Amino acid sequence: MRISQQAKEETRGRILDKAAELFLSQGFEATTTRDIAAEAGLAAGTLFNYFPSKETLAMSMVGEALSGGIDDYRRRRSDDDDLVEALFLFVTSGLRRLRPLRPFLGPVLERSLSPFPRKAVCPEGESARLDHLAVVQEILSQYGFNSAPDYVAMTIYWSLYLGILAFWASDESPQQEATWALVDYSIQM
Amino acid sequence: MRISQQAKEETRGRILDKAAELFLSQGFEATTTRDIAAEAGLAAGTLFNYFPSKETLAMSMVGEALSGGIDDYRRRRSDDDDLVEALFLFVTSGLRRLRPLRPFLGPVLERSLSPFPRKAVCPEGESARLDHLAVVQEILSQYGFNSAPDYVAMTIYWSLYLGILAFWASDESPQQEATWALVDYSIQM
DNA sequence: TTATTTTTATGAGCACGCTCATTTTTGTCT
DNA sequence: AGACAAAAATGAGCGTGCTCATAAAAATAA
Repeated sequence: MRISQQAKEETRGRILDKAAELFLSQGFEATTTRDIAAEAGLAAGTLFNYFPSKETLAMSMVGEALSGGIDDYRRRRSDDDDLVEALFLFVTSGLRRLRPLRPFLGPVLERSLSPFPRKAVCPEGESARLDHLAVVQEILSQYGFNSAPDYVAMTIYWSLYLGILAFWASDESPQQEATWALVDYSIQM
Repeated sequence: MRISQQAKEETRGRILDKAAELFLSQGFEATTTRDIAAEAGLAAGTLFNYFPSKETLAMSMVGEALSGGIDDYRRRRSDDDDLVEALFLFVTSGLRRLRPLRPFLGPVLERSLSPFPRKAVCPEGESARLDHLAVVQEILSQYGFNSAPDYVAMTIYWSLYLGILAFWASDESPQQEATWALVDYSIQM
């Protein structure tokens, strides 16, 4: 039982590793689930015992990265940051962790984090979004914005955040500073 | 030659009509291109002589709606609107035209208007975005913001606009007023 | 060990969007 | 009219992501 669980973890990790390799070398769409399975030494169908869909598989990487970003933020934040600095640190912490995945983030995030309502939601994406928004709410309340979570405001914030991700995924120029200011301003409602 | 072109237009229209019907009654994803072709009295492959992809087919409807929205805006705008009112009118004009498509807008817009960089862009979505942004630029310049088109600002605006579309596609409560104010404010940078 | 149950792996097969060689239709000449 | 060319329609077939009955393997019981 113990050995088995450990072995499963190992296989899961191998799938994620090989998938990341392939996504990086040939892109997300061009990589087939059969490719990934073969590379991980599994039959085609076995992969779906570990991840219910290709999208979930990819979002698992993203989710781990973003969750690592949250940890980094908590570790690095300081009490004499102001609101803008805190949000800036939070967002950049996430981006730093996403960095290695950047080349194939586009199609993945587009599908999984989109603000549009979906029939079959990818749970990894959903929880990544909720975790992110919870931290934002936490930051806001630390700086005196104690209002109850506002659905509209959160939707707007999330759209801006996606815009940042999109911008960042396609371009790495220093311009991004301008973006932050806007975001931080808007979030104060 | 003339007759043939007319017949082609007719078929194209029939495809769009039947597709809209099916998308509305059973959703975008659940409707297969084979369904649409059969409903329009065509073989499966023939549909792709009219539209290169299912996505393009759907975006043609959206594109026509948004382009109609631009016309409506031009027709209804008044010179004593202020900037906020003008933008409000512009956006609502688009939404009014999109109204009949609302139930299946989610998956379509998510794929086609996303700010994320894509390998194979849907040209219908691309031009809808550019047309929209051009009008925004035009409105801005009418109100004294003569700055050259700013890529960052436009990306941010587009993200907000997508957020509005997403919010609107999933919810129809009167809250949306709050959304507009935010958008209009942000756009002034 | 052997028998039994539970878990994991397998790959044939499905439905989808889409392609393309072929056939059919349409339009243009004499 | 008939011969020819151009355009459009066709449907078999491909490569996806994913499913599911079955087989293999591992854990538990005797």
